[in-house]
Amino acid sequence: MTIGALGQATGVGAETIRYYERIELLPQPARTSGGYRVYRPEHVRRLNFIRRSRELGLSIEAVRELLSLASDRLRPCARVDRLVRDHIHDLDHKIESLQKLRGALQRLADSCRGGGRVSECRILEALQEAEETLAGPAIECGQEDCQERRASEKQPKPRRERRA
Amino acid sequence: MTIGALGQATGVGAETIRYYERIELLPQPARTSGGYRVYRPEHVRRLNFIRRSRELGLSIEAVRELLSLASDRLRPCARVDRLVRDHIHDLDHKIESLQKLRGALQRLADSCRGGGRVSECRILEALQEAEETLAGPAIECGQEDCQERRASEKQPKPRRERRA
DNA sequence: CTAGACCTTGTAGCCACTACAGGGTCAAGC
DNA sequence: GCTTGACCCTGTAGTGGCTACAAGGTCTAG
Ligand SMILES: [Zn+2]
Ligand SMILES: [Zn+2]
Ligand SMILES: [Zn+2]
Ligand SMILES: [Zn+2]
Repeated sequence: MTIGALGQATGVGAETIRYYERIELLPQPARTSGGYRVYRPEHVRRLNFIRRSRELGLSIEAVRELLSLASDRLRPCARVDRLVRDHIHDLDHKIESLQKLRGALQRLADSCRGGGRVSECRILEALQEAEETLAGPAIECGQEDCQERRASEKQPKPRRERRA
Repeated sequence: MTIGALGQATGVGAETIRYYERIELLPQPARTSGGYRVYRPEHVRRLNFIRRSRELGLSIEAVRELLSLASDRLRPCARVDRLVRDHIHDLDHKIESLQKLRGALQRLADSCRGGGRVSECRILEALQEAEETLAGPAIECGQEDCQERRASEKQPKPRRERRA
């Protein structure tokens, strides 16, 4: 099957597939004599796995690790769970901060009815002169390992070469 | 005041300030004979405005438009309100979709207790074999102008030259 | 044998920064 | 005057996860 057919089969665009190959998330397929990529059912399975994981918001690096874990069937699955639960925890942080932003924006929007002139607009006034931070302070997390985890993510990653 | 002092006064890093200048969000300041940027109180005000807007999650383009609107004090402020309300609406979409993801991930995580082997892990099974989309279908919005607004955002923007 | 659908590589763009490298400037202290 | 060292300058490249070309090559149905 060609790259277009693989795209049809998985709902992933051809350019994205080539991108996944470039970052070594998909293995290099065989080629025709003319240079066309030739995919097999195992590629369909792997790419579907990737697509579903990405739809759940997992990062490429998380997907990479899941794929690597999945290949060793005897390993305990604790790390798999950890990846998923960490991602849920990240989502909780993100949702909470978006809700805080939403609250701040709603208060701002409610302060103006939109009927006046710019010179009387309370939204602009607040943006120009607010003393306190409009969006509130950063949220701190009670969860034990949240800080260390987020810190370890900040570590400089070893860069992979572009095309070996 | 130098760029470092402006950064101190506003809580914005020097590199970000130079970036804002490059994209013409901050006007070019005067320079010393040696080439150092020299800022004035109006720069502090403008940069604080930008920082507060960005903390609320407004895009650079939205901030640019707010700044331009704010400069014309007699104009009606309806457009200001519109920008803020549109942003709230975008946040609602984003929050809703993150909550859907969270639900899907939680169901996934609950299906595995983390004690078994990879070969029995229901998380990996689901990612490998799910028929239905794990994250559910895209949300459609009841709001009247949501589609057109999102469509008009997709329009190709006229690109600004790099350094006039 | 030709049309045209598909494929190839490579590069650049998106957002909003952030992180250098390699140099220049400025103020204080001696 | 000279040195030190904190600050500043420009320019480029990287982040994530694609997406959109351009310029050309390949494959297949008619
Ligand atoms: Zn208003
Ligand atoms: Zn946390
Ligand atoms: Zn498991
Ligand atoms: Zn909507």
